Amino acid sequence: MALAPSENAGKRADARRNIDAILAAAQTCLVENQDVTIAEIAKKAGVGRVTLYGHFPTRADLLDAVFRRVSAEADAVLDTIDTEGEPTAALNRLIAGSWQIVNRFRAVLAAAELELPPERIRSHHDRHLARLAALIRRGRQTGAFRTDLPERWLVTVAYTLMHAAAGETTAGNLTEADAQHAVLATVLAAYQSPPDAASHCHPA
Amino acid sequence: MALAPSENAGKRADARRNIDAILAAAQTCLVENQDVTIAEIAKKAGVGRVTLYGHFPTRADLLDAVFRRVSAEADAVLDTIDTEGEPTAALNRLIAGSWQIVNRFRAVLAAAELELPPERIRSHHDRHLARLAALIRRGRQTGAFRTDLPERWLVTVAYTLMHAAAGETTAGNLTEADAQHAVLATVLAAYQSPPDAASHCHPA
DNA sequence: TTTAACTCGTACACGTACGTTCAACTTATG
DNA sequence: CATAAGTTGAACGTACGTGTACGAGTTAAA
Repeated sequence: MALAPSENAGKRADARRNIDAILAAAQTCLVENQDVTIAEIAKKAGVGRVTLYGHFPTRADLLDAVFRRVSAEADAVLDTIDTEGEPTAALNRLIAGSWQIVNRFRAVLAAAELELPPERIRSHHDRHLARLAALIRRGRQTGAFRTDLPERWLVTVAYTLMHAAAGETTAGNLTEADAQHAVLATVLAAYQSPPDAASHCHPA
Repeated sequence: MALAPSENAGKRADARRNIDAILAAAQTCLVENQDVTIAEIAKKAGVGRVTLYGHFPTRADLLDAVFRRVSAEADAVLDTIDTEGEPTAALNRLIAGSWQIVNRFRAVLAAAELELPPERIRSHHDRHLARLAALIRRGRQTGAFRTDLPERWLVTVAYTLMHAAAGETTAGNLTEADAQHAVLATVLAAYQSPPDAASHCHPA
């Protein structure tokens, strides 16, 4: 009940347009600065401050709406990814896709994490990460991934490295392509079963 | 010139005591909440707000002092670590020591990164990370570490994973011991040269 | 003990962001 | 076109954090 499209049901056309503009503006503003002013967002949206308050009574309401928007967009992308087949290959696909999302929206998520109730974040967050967790479980059963570390930690590793890579690209230290490659290579390596320190591959 | 101990030179004894209390209070407060009020810090330090302003004219001044304090403490610990010998073992020691520091001070660093001029952070930060960078370079030459990713990225990986582990412990998801082990195991794995995908270890 | 350094609370000035109210104007929609 | 929905800027009140000023009280130190 209360689906996303039904929210702007009775609204007039220009109102819907403004709401979209506001959400888009908020999203880009948050990327640049986590604590943008409502005034700045309204300005960027080409809309009066009062108008914005008309649609989003409070700052939290606006952030929540932005968050839902991003989360939905993320879901749409992730739903297209095939997580079946050989675990390592599937991991490659999933990480590559996830990184695209993180790279675009990490600032928004960071802002949301500061000003939204934690459980609000958790639910969405966990829903996305569940895909990865499931893949990890499967990969561990087939022996493709290491089993000597907590599943949750492995999820954190992937999540964290994606954020770090996104940070490096926005800082200009890595191109997007290089960053994606770095994440993939690193996560893959981190997920491998460690050599027993006894069973080395004749290190000649 | 202008060494740390010489800063409180001419001060009276009680003044020095208060300054210490303020810095300590600020440090613990910042750990709990990145944007603590000056008033709260003063209260925690058992000192009047005005007194605090007497020693640290502005918020930035206080943060800077806290930052210098933490940085010095970090240096003291890191200086005791032996980064010579076999690279993998040295990496183990360096990461273990660094993680202790990050685990204790990450909130302070996060706060500093928000309110202090970037170059102020960079210099200290880079000075600490330089130890790791040097070790990475050496390990790559001896063939212990992978060479297919930028050196800077490898530094970021270690740094990021330490922060993540610290977060997991404060969130109660990992014990300190487990977290340290997880970081070590993950970074080690991430630094290994990747198998050529052709030269597998008879995967029987 | 004398004095200068230090501390304290109160009160104030200042800036900034939030959220509200209002009255006038514009626009979609029937 | 008529009207209800939407928009707008300006002004207002509130809350909060920073930093300053002041006068009285304490305390370290010579």
